[in-house]
Amino acid sequence: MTEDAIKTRPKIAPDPLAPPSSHDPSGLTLDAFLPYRCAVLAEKISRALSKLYTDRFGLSIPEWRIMANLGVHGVLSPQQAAQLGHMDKAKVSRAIASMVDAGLLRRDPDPTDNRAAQLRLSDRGVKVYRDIAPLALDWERELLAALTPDEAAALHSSFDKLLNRLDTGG
Amino acid sequence: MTEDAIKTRPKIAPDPLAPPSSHDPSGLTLDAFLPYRCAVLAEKISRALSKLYTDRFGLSIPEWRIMANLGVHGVLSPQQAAQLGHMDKAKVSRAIASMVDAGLLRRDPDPTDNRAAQLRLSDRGVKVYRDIAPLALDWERELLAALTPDEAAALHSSFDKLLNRLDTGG
DNA sequence: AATAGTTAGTTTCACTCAAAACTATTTGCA
DNA sequence: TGCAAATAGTTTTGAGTGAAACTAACTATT
Repeated sequence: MTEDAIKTRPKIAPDPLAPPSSHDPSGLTLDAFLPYRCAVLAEKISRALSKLYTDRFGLSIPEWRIMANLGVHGVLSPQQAAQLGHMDKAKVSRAIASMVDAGLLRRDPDPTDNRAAQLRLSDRGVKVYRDIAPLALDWERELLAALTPDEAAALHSSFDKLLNRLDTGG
Repeated sequence: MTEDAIKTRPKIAPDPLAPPSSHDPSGLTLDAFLPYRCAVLAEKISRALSKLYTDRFGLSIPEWRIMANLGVHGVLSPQQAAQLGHMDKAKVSRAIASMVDAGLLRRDPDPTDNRAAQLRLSDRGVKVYRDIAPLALDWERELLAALTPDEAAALHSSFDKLLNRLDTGG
């Protein structure tokens, strides 16, 4: 069972939930608590979307992020892939190894720095990317159909503002 | 180093990033891709907030979720805690065990069902909850200061719509 | 040019996780 | 009543994780 797939709510003995609050002077309610809601939303999105690239193409999330960034940028160092994908270098290192094994990635030496490497998608990797990218965009489009264009724009704008606050020591 | 704490961007040899696209006909850009942005935002929020309860009170995220829900509801079965916290039962089981060990939780038998249990915060658990809850709310308030009240309301509304679409097979 | 310090990337380690297997209990139904 | 199926919760298992240690290569300073 997946983490939050509560397949069917109990049919019998229907959860006598203790009533909210009366104990709790704080006013905290998890349902309205942004960090919690954001985590739940992100996880549900991630889980649903990963069906596209995990089930059908065998890619993990870190692998998909690297592939997507290489699809856009063409060539990247592992470090750049880490920055762009908001992942740490160990995770990137492991994802690269497995993508090279799977023949999706070429890992060439960086002529200007022998510590570094130049990553690019192999022909096969490009093919997979060109299959996945439109599917991912379609999936996003369908999700965003829940919102009006204005709402979607506002959402992105709020994301920017929140991320910015988090980065600047909010 | 934490996952996305890219402490300082490289001072020397400043990342000759391959220019976006020109290869890429798909129009996919991770920076504007909602699933990606949502994952990044959720993780940053989670990481920052967890300082409140991890560093200072030794609680993991699942433990904090259980505590928060018990703070609100008073008594819960493990199953209810799982549903409310969007966690699977194994995760809840482990979190309960460690909270009982830490003396934060009481786990009494459910008189009406010997498989089940009744969870409630111990006195110590209540004390910790009463310490943390206001801190968490303050933290949220400070984060939300990045948004106008209207924007915050719109954000919550959009979250509702997206979650709803995800749940109803969007 | 020697060396101290930094950086890129890999590997190790201890831990967490989700999924599945499992135990104990309860329910549905004959 | 008796027995199959369902449910609550725990444990096991294999994979993945972040942090830290590590190797190799580079840079800056003298």
